[in-house]
Amino acid sequence: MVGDVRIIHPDVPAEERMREKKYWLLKSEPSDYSFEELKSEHKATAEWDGVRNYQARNLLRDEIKIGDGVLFYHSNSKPSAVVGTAVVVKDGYADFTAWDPDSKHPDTKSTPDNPIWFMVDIKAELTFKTPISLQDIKKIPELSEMVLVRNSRLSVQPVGKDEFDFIVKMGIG
DNA sequence: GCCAACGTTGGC
DNA sequence: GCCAACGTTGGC
Repeated sequence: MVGDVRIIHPDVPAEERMREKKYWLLKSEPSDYSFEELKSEHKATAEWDGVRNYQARNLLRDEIKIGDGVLFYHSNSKPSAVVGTAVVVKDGYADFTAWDPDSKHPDTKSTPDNPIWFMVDIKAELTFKTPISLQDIKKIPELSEMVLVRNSRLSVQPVGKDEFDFIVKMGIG
């Protein structure tokens, strides 16, 4: 990664390569899947499967691209907080857990030929020395416009570059 | 455990 | 297409 230009892969068309890096916040309840679990995966990489919300699905399918930055947020936690960062390592593709009846979030309306739900792959990067709690975020004027504060339910949400940088600086400092 | 906010479903 | 009923999320 060089500055704000995402990873350049030879298979990626030129115009795509020049796309500006974007930033996202992904939520997970740590009792369900924690940042520690992500870090313990092979290559610290995992499929971000199980999202069953259309707004979040649209972001996963259409907007979130390789090289984008991710804030990893623990929801329903004590305290709920951003605990680290990750990077997107695979663009949106069909969430095949949907048509597995034994998966956590089966949806028989979704099929391999006509998938409804999508996922990306992410790889853990920085572990925060200081988790940045929702309480902290709410106190900081620069972060008052975050979707996390305004519409707290969306599990995949856009984050501004300034917001991302601000939180990372606090988290690793 | 409560409940507000939001999303989804389905009758009409 | 409206909207009531129901389900889910997630802070507190």
